[in-house]
Amino acid sequence: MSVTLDYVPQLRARGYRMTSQRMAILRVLHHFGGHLSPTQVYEQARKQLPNLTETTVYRTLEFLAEHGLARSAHMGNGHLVYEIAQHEHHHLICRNCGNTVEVKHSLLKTMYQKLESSSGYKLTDSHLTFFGLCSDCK
Amino acid sequence: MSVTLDYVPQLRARGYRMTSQRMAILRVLHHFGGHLSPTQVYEQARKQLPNLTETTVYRTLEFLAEHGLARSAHMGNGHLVYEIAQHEHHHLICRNCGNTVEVKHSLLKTMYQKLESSSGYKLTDSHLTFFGLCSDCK
DNA sequence: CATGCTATTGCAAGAAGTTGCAATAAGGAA
DNA sequence: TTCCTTATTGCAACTTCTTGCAATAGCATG
Repeated sequence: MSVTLDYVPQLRARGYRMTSQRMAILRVLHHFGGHLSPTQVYEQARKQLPNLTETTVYRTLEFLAEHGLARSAHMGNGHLVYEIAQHEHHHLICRNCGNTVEVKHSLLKTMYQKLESSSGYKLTDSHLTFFGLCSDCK
Repeated sequence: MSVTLDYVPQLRARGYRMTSQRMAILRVLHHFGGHLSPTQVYEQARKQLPNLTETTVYRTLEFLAEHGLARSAHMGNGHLVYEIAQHEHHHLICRNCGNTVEVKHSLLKTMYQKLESSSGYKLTDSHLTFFGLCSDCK
C-alpha cells in the first residue's frame, strides 16, 4: 500500500496537508496510469470515499498538477485530462481515429531551448498535445 | 464592408452555407483581431444579431476552426479561445503575470518535421500554447 | 421566381466546471 | 493528549458548454 504516503513530505514541506481525498485521488491516478477526465477520477475515487464531491476532485486535480504530482493535458476539443506525473512526454493525437501516441520530451528539447533564448521566457510546463493524421488515416 | 463575403465561395465549394450568424461571428473575429472566448464572441455578435444563441456561437466557432477560417487556442487552464485565421503562430503565456507573446511558426518548423518523420503522423493543426515565466517574473 | 433538399439554427434540458463561504479536520505546539 | 491555527472540504448557487430534435432558411435546380 501507499505509494501515496510517499507524497506526504513533499506536501508538508510546502505547508500543505495530506488528506483522505488527496490520497484517494492520487491512488486512482497511480493505479490507472493513463489519462483520466475529472469525472472519471470522481467516479473511481468515490468508491473509496463515498462522500467525496466533484468540486473537491476538480480542485484537487488542479492542485496536484500545480505542484507537480500530476500532469494535465488538453485532449480533443479543449477538455483537460489528468495523469500521474511520471516521465516527461507529449501526445500526438489522430484527428480522424483518435489514436494517441506518446512523444518523448527529448525530441523537443532543442526547440524548447530555441524558444527560451528567443523569448526570454523560462518554460515551466512541459506537456504539449499535437494533432494530426496517423499513418493509417492520412 | 464584407470581408466576410470573401469566405462564401470557400464554404459553398464544400457544400456549406453562409448564414447571417456566420457572417456576424466572422465579422467580430475579424474586427477584433485577437483572442476571444466564446462568451465574448457571443456578446459582440449579438449586437448585430440580437436573437443569436450561445449554442450557435459554440457550434459556429468550432465549425470555423475545423474549416480553417478561425483558429482555436488553449489558454490558461483548459479554456478555448478563438481568433480569425491569419499567419501561423503559437503562444507563450506567463504563468505568473499572464503576459502573452506570439511565437513564429518558423521557429518550430524543424521540430515539426522531426516529429512527423519519427511518428509517421501528418501534423495538421498548428497552434500550440506554451507556459512559462516571462523575463520579468522569473 | 417557385420548389425542394438539407445544412443550420433555436430551444430546452442536461452535463461539466467554477466560486464564495461556513464547517471540518490536518498536524504543529503546549 | 488537548488545543489552536488555518488548509481543505462540502454545499449550494451559478456559469459555461453540449446534445437531440423540430423548425427555419440557404441556395441549386427547373
